[in-house]
Amino acid sequence: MPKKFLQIVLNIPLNQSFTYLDCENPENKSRLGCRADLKFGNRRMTGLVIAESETLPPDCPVEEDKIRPVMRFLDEECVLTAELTELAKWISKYYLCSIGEIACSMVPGGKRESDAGGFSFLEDTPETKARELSEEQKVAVEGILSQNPHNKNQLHYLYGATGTGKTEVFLQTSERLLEQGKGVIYLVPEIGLTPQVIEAVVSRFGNTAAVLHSGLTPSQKLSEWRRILNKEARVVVGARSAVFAPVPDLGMIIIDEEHDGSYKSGNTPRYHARQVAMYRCARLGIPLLMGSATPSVEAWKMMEEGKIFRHVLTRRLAGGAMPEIKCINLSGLASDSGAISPSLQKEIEETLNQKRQTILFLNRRGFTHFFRCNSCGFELKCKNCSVSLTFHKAEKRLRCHYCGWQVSPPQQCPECGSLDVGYSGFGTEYIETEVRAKFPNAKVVRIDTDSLTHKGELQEKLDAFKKGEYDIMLGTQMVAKGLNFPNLKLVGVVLADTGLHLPDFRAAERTFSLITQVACRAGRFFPDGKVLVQTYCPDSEPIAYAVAGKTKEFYDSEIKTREMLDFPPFSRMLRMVFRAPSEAQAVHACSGAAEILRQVLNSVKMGKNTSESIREATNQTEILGPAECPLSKIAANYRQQIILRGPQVSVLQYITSVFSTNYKAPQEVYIEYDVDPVSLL
DNA sequence: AGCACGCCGACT
DNA sequence: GTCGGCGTGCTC
Repeated sequence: MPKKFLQIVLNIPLNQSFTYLDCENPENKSRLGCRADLKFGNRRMTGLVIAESETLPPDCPVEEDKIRPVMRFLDEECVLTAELTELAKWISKYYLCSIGEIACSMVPGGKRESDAGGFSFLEDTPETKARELSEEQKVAVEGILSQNPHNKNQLHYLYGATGTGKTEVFLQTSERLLEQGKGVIYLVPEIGLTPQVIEAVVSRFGNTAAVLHSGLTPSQKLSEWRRILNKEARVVVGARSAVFAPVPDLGMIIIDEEHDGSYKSGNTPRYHARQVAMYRCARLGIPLLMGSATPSVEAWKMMEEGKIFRHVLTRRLAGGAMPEIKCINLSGLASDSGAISPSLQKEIEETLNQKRQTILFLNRRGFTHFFRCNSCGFELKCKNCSVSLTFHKAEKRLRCHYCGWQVSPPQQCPECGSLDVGYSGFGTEYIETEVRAKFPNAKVVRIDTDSLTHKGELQEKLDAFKKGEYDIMLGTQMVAKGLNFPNLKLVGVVLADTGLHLPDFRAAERTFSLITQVACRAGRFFPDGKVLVQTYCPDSEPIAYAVAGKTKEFYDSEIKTREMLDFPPFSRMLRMVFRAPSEAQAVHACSGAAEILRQVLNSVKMGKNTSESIREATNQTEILGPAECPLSKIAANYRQQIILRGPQVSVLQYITSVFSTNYKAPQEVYIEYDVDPVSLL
C-alpha cells in the first residue's frame, strides 16, 4: 500500500495548504474534496483535501518526519467537487482571502447527515401542469435557451415589474434544462426566502428540489448537499451561499432580485454571489439568468451596452394596472402631528371603509430614533459604536442597532442637565402606536425583527394578513419583498428619505429601488391600487423618478452622476478597513498602510516588466485616504479606511496582495479587505 | 486565526 | 521570589 500525502487547507487566514498523511485506507480511495479532522499545532481542526500525491511534494517546506497523519475523515465521498475547488482558488485570488477560508465556507459543517431537510408530500404530488405562458414570456424562455453554448458570455436579464411573471419564466426555463438532464441553481435574497418562491419551486419540482435556507442545522444542510451531489435533487433554491451548491451537470444559475444587497457577503470571505455566479457560469459555458424590476446600476449599464441580453416583460398578468403613485411633501407640515400625514390618514380611512387592506412601510426599526437635548442639541449615541441609539418603547430602553448595547433613557441631558429632552424621528413601534390611536377599530399587525419571536411567525403573520385577518400591516423591509396580497389597496411609505442622505454612493440607487419595489405591491390584482410616498425631499432624483415611474430616466441620470464622480461601474474599488480598540492605533496603522500602498503603487508604475495596458490602468489608479469610516466606531472598535480606485480590479487586487504579504498589522489592529464593496459605511 | 514561547513589572 | 502582561513566530 503506497502512502499518500494530502494537501489540506484550513479555515485560517493563511493562504497555503498543509501536508498530511492519509490514514487507514485499505481500498486506496481518493480523498479529494473530503473533510478531515486533524491536529494542527496543538489544536484540533477540520480541513479540506485539495490535492493528493504518492510522494512528498517537492515544495513542501517541512521534513517528511514532521508530517502527521489525519485523525479521521468526515466524508466517505467528496463534498467539494473539483469544479468547486477550482472556484475556491479563483475566489481566494479575487477577494483576497485564503483558499481555506473560502473552501471551508462553501461546504456544510455538519458531521452526520440528518433528515428533515427534504420535503414530505402527505398525499400531494408535485404539480406538473406547466402554466400557459404569455407571448413575452415564451420569447424570453426561448431567447435564454437558444444561446450558443460556446459563447462564454451568456448573461441574461429578465427585466419587468412585479406581477409580470418572472418566476414562471425562471421555472419553465429550469424545467426545460431539467429535461435535458441539467441541474439549476436558483438564488433568492436572504429575506426573499420567504415561502412564495420556495413554495413555487417545491410544488413544481417536488423532491427534485433542494432548499438551502438558514434555518437548516449543519447536519440537515449536509444531507441536502448529499442529495444534490448524488443527483437526487436537481434544482437548488437558496440564498447567497447556494451559489456554491455542488450541482453535477449544472445547466444554469438564476439570480432573482439581482439588485439585492444580501448577495454580497458581509464578512470574510466578502464575495458577491453575482460575481461568483458569473465566473462559474462562464467556466461551465452555461447561461446566467438574472431578474429584477429594479436592476443594479451595473447591470443596467451592461444591458445598455449589450453585454447582458435583456428580456423585457411588460404585461401584468393578473390584469391589475400599475398603481397610482403620489408624493406627500412632509416639509410644510407641523412636526408634532405624528408620522401619518393628514392625506395619508384620509386614504387609510377610505381604504378601511372599503374593507380593503393597507401596508405601511418604514425602513427603520425602533420607536423613535434619536435621543436629543432640545437645549444644547446633545445626541445620545452608543458608547461602543458611533451611531445614535433607538428608543424601544416596549422595553423602555435605548438600544444600539449595531452592537445591541442598551441603556435606560436619561431624564435629563447628560451634557447640560436640561430637562427639555426628547426624541425625533420615528420607527415602527411609534407608528404602531399612532396607527392604533388613529384607527381604533382597525386590526393592526406589525412585522419587523423585534416583533418576531419564534420561527415561522413571519409566515404566520403574512398568511393571516393575506386571509384578511388584519386591516393594516406595518413594518420594515420584510413587508416590501415579493409579497402578493389580493385585497391590498393602499401602500404608504412613511418616510422615503431614510437612507437617502447616507454617505454612500449607492444611496440613491437603493432609495429608488425600495420605493419602486414597494410601489409595485399595490394594485397587483385590482386597478385601483394606490401608493403614497411621504418625504421631506420630493424633488430628489431617486424619489421623484420612482414616484413618476421614470425608470429609464433614473438610471440615465444616476449613470451620469457615477461617471462624473468616477464611481462604479465607471471605476472599480477595493476598500480596506482598519479597526482597533483605540482610535490612535487605528489612525496610526491606517496612515502607515496608506504610505506603503502608495509606495507599492509607484513601484508598479515604474516596474520594467509592467505591460503598457497595466501601466495605463495603474496611472489611473488612486489611493483615497486614510480617512475615518462613515461609521467611525462599531462595537467598541474605531474604524479607518483606505479606498483603492481605478479602472482595473486586477491592479487593485495586485497592489493589495503585495501590501498584505509584506505588511504585518500591529496586534489589536484588524484589517478587512473588501473587493467591490457594496456599501462604504 | 489561535496558541505557544519569552522576557520585564506589582503582588500572594 | 512568582503571576502575568502581550510582542513575535509557527502551525504540515
